[in-house]
Amino acid sequence: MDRTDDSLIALRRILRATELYERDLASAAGVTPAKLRVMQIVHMKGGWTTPKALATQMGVSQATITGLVDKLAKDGLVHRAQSETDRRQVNVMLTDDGRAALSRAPDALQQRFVREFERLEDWEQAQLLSSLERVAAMLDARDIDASPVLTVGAIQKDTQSRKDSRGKA
Amino acid sequence: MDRTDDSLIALRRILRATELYERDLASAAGVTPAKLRVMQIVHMKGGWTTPKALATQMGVSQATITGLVDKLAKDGLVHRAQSETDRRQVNVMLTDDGRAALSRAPDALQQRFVREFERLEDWEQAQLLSSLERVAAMLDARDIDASPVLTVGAIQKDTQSRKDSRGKA
DNA sequence: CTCGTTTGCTTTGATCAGTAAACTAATGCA
DNA sequence: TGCATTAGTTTACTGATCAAAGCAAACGAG
Repeated sequence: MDRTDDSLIALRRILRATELYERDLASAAGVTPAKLRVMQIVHMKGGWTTPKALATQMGVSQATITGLVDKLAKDGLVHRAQSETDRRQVNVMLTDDGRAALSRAPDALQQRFVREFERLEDWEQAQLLSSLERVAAMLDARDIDASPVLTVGAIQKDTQSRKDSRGKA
Repeated sequence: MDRTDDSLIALRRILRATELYERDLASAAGVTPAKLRVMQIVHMKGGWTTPKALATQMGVSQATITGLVDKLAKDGLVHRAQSETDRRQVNVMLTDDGRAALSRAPDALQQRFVREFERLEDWEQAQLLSSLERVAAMLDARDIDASPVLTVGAIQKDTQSRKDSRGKA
C-alpha cells in the first residue's frame, strides 16, 4: 500500500529539510554546523558547560570536542576556563562575540516549526505530538536523551538572562 | 505544557535514529555511509548511472563522486566503463561483489519502519501519514520530489536556489 | 569544416569532522 | 601513601567534502 511509501517520503523530506537548514544556518553565523551546534548547546545550558557534557550531548568523542572548541576559541567565540571545584574540568563559555554570532543565526527551521505548531488547534497539536513520538519510538529502540534542540538551539526559554560569567563553582 | 518541546524532541530522536542506523547499516555492508549511498543509488537506477547523476541525486559535487567511485572501484564494488554514445560520459556499474555487499546491508531502519508501520491499524496509518506530511510541509516549504529511500543527505532534485546557498563556510 | 563554448569527469590542494590511542594532571578511595 | 579513575588534550590518521584548474569529447554557429 502506498501509505508506507508516502510516509517514508515525508520522513525523508523532514530529514533533508533539517540538514539543509543546518548548513545555511551555520553559514549565517559564520561557522560550520558542528561548531554552531557546540555554541548552541553552550547557550542552552546557560552559558557554559564542560567538554565532557558536550561530547555526550552531541554523541561524539571528547577529542572531537577539543578540536571544535580549539577552533571556536581561536575565533574568539568561546573561551575556556578551569573549573575551581575540580581542576581537571574545563568550562567552555560563550564570549560576547559568540553570543553575537549565535544571534545572527536565527534558527529558521525550528522557529518555523514552533510558529506553525503553536498555531494549530489543540487537538491537532496533540495528534502531531503523538504521531511524532510514535515514529521516534518505531525508529529508535534505544532511549536516547535528545534535547529539544532541532537544528539545535533556538528554543531559548531563556528565562534567566544573566550574562555574567559566573564560571562554575 | 510543553508540547512544542516534546515534538521537537521526538523530531530530534527521529533524526538521530536515522543517522545511527545509517552508520550501522554501512558497516554491515563493509563500506562507509557515503559509499553505500552511491551503491544504493546505482542499484536503484537499474545497475548503472553516471557520476553526474550521482552528484545531482546526492547533492554533492562531482569531485566528491569521483573520490567515492575511486574507492569503490578499488574495492571492486563498482567499475567504470566509458559510455559508447558519449565518450565524455562514464558509466558506474555495480560488480557482483557490489551487489553482494548491498544485499548484506538490508536497510534496517527502513525495514523496521515499514514493518511497524504496516502493523498499525488502518486509521493509525492514516493519521501518522497525515502528521508526517504536515510536519514535512511545515519544515520544507519547497516541493521536493523525494524518493521513498530513507537516507540522510541525499538530494533528489536540486532546486537551483538551494544549491547556491550551500557550501560556504 | 572549424573554432569557440559547453559539458562530463578527474586532479589537486585544501578544510572539516571525526576516531583511537597515548599522555597528563587532578581526584578520590582504601 | 599509592593506585585506579576521570577530564581533557595531543597525535596521527581517515573520510567526506569543496573550489578551482585541467582535459577531452561534443556541440553549434558561421
